[in-house]
Amino acid sequence: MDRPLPTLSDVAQRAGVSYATADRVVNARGGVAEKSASRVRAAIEELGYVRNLAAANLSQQRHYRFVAVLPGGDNAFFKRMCGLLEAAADRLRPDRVGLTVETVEAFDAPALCARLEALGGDGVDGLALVGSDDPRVLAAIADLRARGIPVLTLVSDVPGADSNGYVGIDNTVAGRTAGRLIVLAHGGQPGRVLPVVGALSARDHADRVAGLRAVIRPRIAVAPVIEGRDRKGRVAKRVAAALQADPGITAIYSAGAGNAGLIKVLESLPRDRPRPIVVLHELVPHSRRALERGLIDIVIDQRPEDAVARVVEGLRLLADKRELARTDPILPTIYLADNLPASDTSQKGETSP
Amino acid sequence: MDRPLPTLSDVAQRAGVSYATADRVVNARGGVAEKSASRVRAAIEELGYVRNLAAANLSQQRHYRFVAVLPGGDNAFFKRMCGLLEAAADRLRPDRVGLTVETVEAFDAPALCARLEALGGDGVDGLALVGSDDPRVLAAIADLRARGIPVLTLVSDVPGADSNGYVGIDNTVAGRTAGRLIVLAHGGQPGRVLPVVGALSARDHADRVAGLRAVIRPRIAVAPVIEGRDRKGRVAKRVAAALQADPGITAIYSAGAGNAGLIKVLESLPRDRPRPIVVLHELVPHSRRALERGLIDIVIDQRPEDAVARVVEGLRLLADKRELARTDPILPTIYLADNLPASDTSQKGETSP
DNA sequence: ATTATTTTGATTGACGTCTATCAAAATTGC
DNA sequence: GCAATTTTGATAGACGTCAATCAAAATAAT
Repeated sequence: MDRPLPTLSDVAQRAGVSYATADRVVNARGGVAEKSASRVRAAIEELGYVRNLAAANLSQQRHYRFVAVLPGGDNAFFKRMCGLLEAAADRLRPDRVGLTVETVEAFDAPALCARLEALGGDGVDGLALVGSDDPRVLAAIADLRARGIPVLTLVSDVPGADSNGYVGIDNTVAGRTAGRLIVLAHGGQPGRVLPVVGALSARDHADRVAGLRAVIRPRIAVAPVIEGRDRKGRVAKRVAAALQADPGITAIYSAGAGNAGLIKVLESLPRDRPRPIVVLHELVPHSRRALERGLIDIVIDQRPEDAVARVVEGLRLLADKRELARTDPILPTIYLADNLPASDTSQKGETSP
Repeated sequence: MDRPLPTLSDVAQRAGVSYATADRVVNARGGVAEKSASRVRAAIEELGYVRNLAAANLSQQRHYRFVAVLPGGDNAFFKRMCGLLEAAADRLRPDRVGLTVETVEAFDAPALCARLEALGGDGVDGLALVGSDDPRVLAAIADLRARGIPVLTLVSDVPGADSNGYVGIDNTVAGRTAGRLIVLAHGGQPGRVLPVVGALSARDHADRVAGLRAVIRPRIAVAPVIEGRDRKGRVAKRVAAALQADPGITAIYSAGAGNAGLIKVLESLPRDRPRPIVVLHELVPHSRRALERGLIDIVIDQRPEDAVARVVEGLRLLADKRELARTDPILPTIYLADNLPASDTSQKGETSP
C-alpha cells in the first residue's frame, strides 16, 4: 500500500507509447494521433497519475514574486496585517515564493499609483493592494491587469475595478451582524443607536451603516451619523457631545477607526448608570483592552489571518493561471470578553532568528 | 531584482569550499573543520540561501501518508468534516501528500483501537483522530507515539494522552461565549437557561456547560441539565417536557448534537408569545435553516475548515520533525441570521471529475 | 620522516518533469 | 510506388538537492 506514485514514464509504459508521446499529451504540445492520445488519457486515469509539482517547478525554475501594498501610518489593524504578511513570507521562502510587503502613505492615491506602475514594469507575478475608490487607482489596476498581472483587492473592495478578486469581509453583512447583536442586546426594549464612521464617503463604512439600518428596525432608532475621520481626537469630541445631547442613546456602533477616542469617552461615563452597548470593528490592542475592561461589548474582527492565507493562496493560483478556489467573502468573527484569543505577543518587525 | 535565488553551489563558491563540504555542513554529516563550517554558515547568511524544498523532496522521493479517523454515523457535523478533509486531500495530491479519511462507528472504542493499531503497523506518517476519554484509546495513542508516529487529536481533546497536539476549540470558552451572549440577549432582565447536552460524562459537553455557568450569574439561573444522548427523539421529548414544566425558561443552550429534535420542539411553540433565546453548536443544514427561519438565535460553529487546515499543516510539520506553528485553540465563530456564509452546496462524497 | 587520521575536493547517479532535437516509422496524397 | 507529411521513439541536458564514493590534500601522532 506504500508503493511509490506513478510517474509519467509509468503512464507511457501502460499506454504502450514512448515517454515523449505521453509528454506531448499531458503538455498539449500537439502532433499526437487521437488514438494514442486517448490511450494515454486512459492510462492516466487507470494509474491515477498526478504530475509531481515539485519536479515540475524544479525543472522550470519556477518562482513567484508577489507584492502586497498596504497603507502606512499608525493604523493598528494594518500594522497587524503587515506582520502577518511578513510571517507568511518567511514560511513561503522554502517553496520559492517571494512575498514583499510595502506601505504607501494612507489615502495618497498618486503615490500608490506611482508605486503600482513601477511594480508593473518590474516583473511581479501578482499583487494585492488595499483598494480605494479613486479613479486613478482604478486606472492603475486596469493597467496592471492589461499587462497580465493578477491583482487582488484587500480589505476594502474597489467596485469598478476588474481585479481578479476581493479578499475581505462583506461590509454590509458586517453591519447587519452588528445590528442584529444590538437588537439582541436590547432584549425587545426600544432604544437608539449612534453610528460612528470615518467618513460616509468611504465605501466600507457606508456599507456597514447601511447594513445596520436594514436590521435594527422597527424598535430601535438610528441617531445622526457621526463622521470622525478616523482620528481619535475628533471622534472623542463628537461622541461626547452626542451622548450629552441625547441621553436616550442605548448603543454605539463604530464602523471605522479612531476608536481610541471613543474608548476614552466610555471611560469617563459613570459606572453606576446604564451604559450603552458598544460594538466596534477590529481586534487590536486597545479594543482588546477595552473589551477586557468591560468598556465595550462586542468587537467584529475581519480576521486578517484568513485574509493573508487567502491572498497567498489566491496569488499562487492566479499565477498558475488556475481558478480562484474561494471567492466568497471572509466571515468576520465576533469577539466578546469571553472568547478572546490568547494574547498575541508577536508584533510587526519580528523575524525568525 | 529578479535574479534567481542562490543555490548551495553558490554558497560553496562564496565560502571558497567545494559543494561537498557545503553539503556536509547543511546536512550535518560531520567531518568538517570548524573553520570551514563557519565560513559556509557565513556565506549562507550573506547570500540568504534557503534550501529548495521542491528539489529536496524530489531527490528523496519524499511523500507523506496521513490518515484521519472520524466517527461514522449520520452526524451532520462529522459528515461536513469528512467532506472538507476529502477536498483537502484532492488539493494535496500534486504535492505528494496522501490524506486518507476513514470512519469508525461512533463511541466504539475497541473498533477505533483496532484500527489505530493496524494503521500503526502500516507505515503512516501521521494521523489525526477524534478523541474519546476511553483508557483503551489513550493506550492506543501512546502506542502510536511510541512508534514515532505523530498524532493529533481533533475536535474533542483527549486530556491524558500525550498526543502531539489538539486541533479544535476551547470548549470552556465556547460555553462562556454562549453564556455571555445569553446575558446580552436578556438586556439586564432576569431569566433562566435550560442547558441541553449529549451526556455530562462527555468532556466537551461538560466543559461547555461549566463555561456557561461561570458567566451567566448573577441575574440568570440555570435549570437542571437535560441529557439527550445526542438523539433527536430523546432531546425533543425532554426539552418539551422541561418547557412545559417550567414556563420561566428564557433561554436554551444546547451544547451537544441531536438538535433536530430541539428544533422540532421550537417549531411547535406559539409564535405570538415571547420565545426563549436559543444558542446551539455547529452550523449544519438543519441548524442553518432554523437560524434563517428565526427558530433559533445563535449558532456557535467550531470552523471545521480551520480545523482541517490546521490538521494538514500540523501533520506536515510533525512529519518533518518541525515544531507545530499554531497550538492555540481554534476560535469558534458566532453565526446569526445575518452573517450566514453563502450556502455551501458541496457535500460529502463529491470528487473532482 | 613515516604513518595514521582528519578534512577536503571532485564526481556520479538518482529523483520526475520540461524542453528540445533528430532519426525512424507510419500514414497520407498523388 | 514514390514523395510529402504526420506521428512516434529515443535520447539528452537542465533544474537543485541528496547520498554516496574515492582519491587527494592537509594535519596530527609516532
